[in-house]
Amino acid sequence: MKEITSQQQRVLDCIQIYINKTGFPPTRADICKELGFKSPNSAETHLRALEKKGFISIESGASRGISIINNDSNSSINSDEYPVIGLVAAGSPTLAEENIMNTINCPESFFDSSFDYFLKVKGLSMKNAGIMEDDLIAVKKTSDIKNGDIVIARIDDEVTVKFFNRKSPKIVELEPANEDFENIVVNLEQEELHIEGKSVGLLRKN
Amino acid sequence: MKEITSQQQRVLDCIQIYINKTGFPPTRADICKELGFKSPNSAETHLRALEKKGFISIESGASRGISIINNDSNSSINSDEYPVIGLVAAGSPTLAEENIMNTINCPESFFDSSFDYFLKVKGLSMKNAGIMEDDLIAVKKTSDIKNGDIVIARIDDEVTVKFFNRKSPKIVELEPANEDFENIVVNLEQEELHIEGKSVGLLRKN
DNA sequence: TATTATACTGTACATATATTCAGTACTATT
DNA sequence: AATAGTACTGAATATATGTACAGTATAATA
Repeated sequence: MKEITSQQQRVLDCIQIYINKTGFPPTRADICKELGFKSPNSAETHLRALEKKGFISIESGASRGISIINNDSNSSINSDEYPVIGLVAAGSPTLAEENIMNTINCPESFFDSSFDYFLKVKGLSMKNAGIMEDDLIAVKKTSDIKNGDIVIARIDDEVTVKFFNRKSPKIVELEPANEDFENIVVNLEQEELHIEGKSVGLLRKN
Repeated sequence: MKEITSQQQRVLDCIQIYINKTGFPPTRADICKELGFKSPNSAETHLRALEKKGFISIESGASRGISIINNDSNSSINSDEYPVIGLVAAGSPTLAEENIMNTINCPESFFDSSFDYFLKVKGLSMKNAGIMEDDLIAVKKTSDIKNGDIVIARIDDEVTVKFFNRKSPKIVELEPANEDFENIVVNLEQEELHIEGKSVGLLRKN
């Protein structure tokens, strides 16, 4: 990353402040207004310079398509910030950034076991187990599953939360806790069952 | 804040995911593309509903002028030790030292509202509300109770967790969420009803 | 029964916005 | 002396975008 000039720094700061204030990036005209430029091209050229130097990215053609590129090396794993992932019907609950809805600050030893992320529950298939819509399940990524554990399972691209029950070496039943839902019987020879992890706790905000 | 519909929740999630992915909010057309709508007005009406209900704000005339209103109280991440109090059949959930089973370290702004202690639930009288035995209810000591709130109520020395429902100025019904239990009707002229507080969240370790 | 809220499609249009082009001026580098 | 980068003004324009209007349909409510 090349060196930034003082004017470019002012523009970069202006973008960050604008986002903090409004929630969305500024237009060229907004930047001009904030910094006193009289031509949108002043902002444009600074933006292009910042893009070239790697400080921001610009989505071509999109209005307000500026995003600041975070170069915090990897300050990630802030030990206490846990991502919240939405359980979408046809998507896998990976830690891909686009699936992270927000994060929750939480002590590492909050539940009886360590965990990796919160999963936001959709639907009521586990309501008799006290798991309601929009509850946050603390998920530990593990393959150490016992019968009766509440697991986050993926079949093809469908993700569900169910009780785990191995019937035989080749047969696994995923049991809901709701009389309105059917057991899911998985023949491991015919279908691929991926266990994302298991529930080690639950959090509800209301 | 009024209740959100499932479609409105989808739109809200879509906005959050889009922002996480791109760094800036979506246009109406972007939302349509993500959720499969065919008219920008579909997104528009949902956005207006979300704005009306206080989930987002929309900057008039500005492109991508959507920002999600963060209702996570304050971002002050001050941790604190919260006591866990056992709900015993014939005991009052006071903060008296002998009732404190242990404490839990937890950010102050962990739930949507501040709270005072955790109450360990006994019995299954609220199981249809997703409150199971040994769950920990985050209790806020307050007298600001609305119908439908889950309250911690004391009649004489009996303490229970129930839905609060004021039927008339003198009659309060405490409703369980379990068909095996009966409503408790309290005539305030004859019995003394003490509201210890209300539930603002739930924590389960398993 | 009328009204309101939700949940859409489809079209249209004013304007918000990105982006290019034409200049001017200064500075540092080759 | 030529080139490239920075730092601007000013005008022009294609298009990206918000937003209004006209419909249809369903469910809940008064």
